[in-house]
Amino acid sequence: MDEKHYSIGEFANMTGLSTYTLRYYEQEDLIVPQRDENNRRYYTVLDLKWIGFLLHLKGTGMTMEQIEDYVSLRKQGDQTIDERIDLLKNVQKDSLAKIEEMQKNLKVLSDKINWYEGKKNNTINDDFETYQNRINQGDQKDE
Amino acid sequence: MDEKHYSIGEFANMTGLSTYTLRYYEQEDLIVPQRDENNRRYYTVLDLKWIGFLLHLKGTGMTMEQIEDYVSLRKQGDQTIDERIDLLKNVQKDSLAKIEEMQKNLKVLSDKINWYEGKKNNTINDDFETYQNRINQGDQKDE
DNA sequence: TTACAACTTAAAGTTAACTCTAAGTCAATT
DNA sequence: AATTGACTTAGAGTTAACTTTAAGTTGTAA
Repeated sequence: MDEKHYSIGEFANMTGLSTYTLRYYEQEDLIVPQRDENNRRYYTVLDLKWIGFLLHLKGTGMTMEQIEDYVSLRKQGDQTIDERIDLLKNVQKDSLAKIEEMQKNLKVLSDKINWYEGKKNNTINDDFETYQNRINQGDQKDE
Repeated sequence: MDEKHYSIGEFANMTGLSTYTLRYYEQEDLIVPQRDENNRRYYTVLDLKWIGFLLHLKGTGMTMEQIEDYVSLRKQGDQTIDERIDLLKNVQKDSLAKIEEMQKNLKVLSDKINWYEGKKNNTINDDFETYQNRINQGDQKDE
């Protein structure tokens, strides 16, 4: 099983990454495809899952460097599991904070849109600041 | 009122931006401070609110270019309100999509952490893929 | 046999959004 | 008198994460 082989070109199409990027990731030790009898790279469905996971990590805001650290820990075996957990928990925390921050920013944006709409149809006369204060009565504001 | 004046250095401290950045934003027409009798920039509390709003826009993922477009529309007066609403709604849509994407990525990350913890204390024997499938039974997966 | 896809190394280019330097001026403060 | 902070223009440097080019090699396919 798992015997299907994909060339770098095919794999690029499957993952949405360019062949350049795939080679670049390999240079950074993030993926290590196997080689055929002509020294050509080939990727398998396992590589596909792995890349999928990497892209999820990237998508949380993890930098290449952090991902490289994580991959390096993985290579060192099970005794690094606690370190990996620590690393991922840190990323989790940062990612959560980032999402919350974005939600705050989005809230201001949405308020602004509503304010514009209200201005247009004359249901709002306040200036934006006043409108915000009125509409967000009782909300906690930290920062 | 609103008579307090802040030098660029003070204003940099208040906003967390550098004086370089402030001058750069000015170059890009994002803020236009006033000048005193010696041609020195000064900023007011209105500028502070404005920068605050800009930073919220930035925080939604809006690029400088989009912000510059928005500011340019503002300068053209009330007849551009519809365009501004369109622009902001687009940003809102993108920002929301981005947040949702990040939440998906964070979910995978959290699953991974839980999987590691479960592996550590022997409450999980599945490999990660199997664990994910088991734990996320009945979830929609689009993409 | 011509084209195509992959292979290599090394290095340069790209993008956004700053960030900093140079080099000289000016006004206020110590 | 010296320091400090701000002013100017123009241009160079920074960072991350690719992206592309060069320049030559090799194997498979039409």
